[in-house]
Amino acid sequence: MSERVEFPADVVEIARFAKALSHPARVYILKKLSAMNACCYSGDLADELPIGRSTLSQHLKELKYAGLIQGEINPPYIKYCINRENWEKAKKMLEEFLDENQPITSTAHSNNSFLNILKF
Amino acid sequence: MSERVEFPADVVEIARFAKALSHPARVYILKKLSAMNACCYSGDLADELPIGRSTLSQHLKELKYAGLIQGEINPPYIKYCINRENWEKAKKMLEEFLDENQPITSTAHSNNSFLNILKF
DNA sequence: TTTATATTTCGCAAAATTACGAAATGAATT
DNA sequence: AATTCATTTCGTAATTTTGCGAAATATAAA
Repeated sequence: MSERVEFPADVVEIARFAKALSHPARVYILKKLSAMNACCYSGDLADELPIGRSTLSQHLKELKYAGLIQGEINPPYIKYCINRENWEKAKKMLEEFLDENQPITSTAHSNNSFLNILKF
Repeated sequence: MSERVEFPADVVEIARFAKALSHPARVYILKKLSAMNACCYSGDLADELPIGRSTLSQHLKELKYAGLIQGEINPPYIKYCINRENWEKAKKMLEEFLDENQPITSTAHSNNSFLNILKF
């Protein structure tokens, strides 16, 4: 409750990407599309997921809005693929966030102090 | 809507960790605690964040529930620190998820095919 | 033109999240 | 015993998320 009225921009963006990953359906979709570098149809996903088609459609819309996937219309199908550019950006931001720490083994403060030097 | 009634366990867990990171206040807190490997008090955070103390307390509670931080009582203060073990786990799961893909440059399918071999 | 198919949007309800101020807690100080 | 202090919990309200089925859309096939 200081003079700051906003969260830092990078923090907000990390939270935004994390939010896109905060539901199992969306993780599943991204996993499928990114991990196997495949594209697929809404119906393919509907057959594998324990949610209705309209609900799935909403999750796809959210991922599209977050910029993480894109739909290529191929009537009457819509082929969904990863949006590589934004996915790489999300990956970079999240990994940077996750990695910016100094793991110190609780048992020993062995000679890994060079790690700290490297990090700072 | 198939015979599957649940999402895969790893997918659920990734979503759960991502959810813990889905609010700027929580990202800020984790950033502070993990990045600089510091512990701090609720009051310290309250002074830097644009939210009330009771709201902050709720976010701390959530992070504690997610297992990502732990509070060490030191009356009348409570010193919050990263829960290293679970933080490393979250990190591992999220990074594994983020990395399990095959980035293929759109311009050229250059001789990075060895990457695919390494990945699969 | 009618029918079938894949998908989305609409309308709605239930549940979860976010937020705040007031009150409670629990230990230290007076 | 009363006061102070950092923090949390409670009560409550506003907003967002998640979910579904029905209806709409848009194309292909009959």
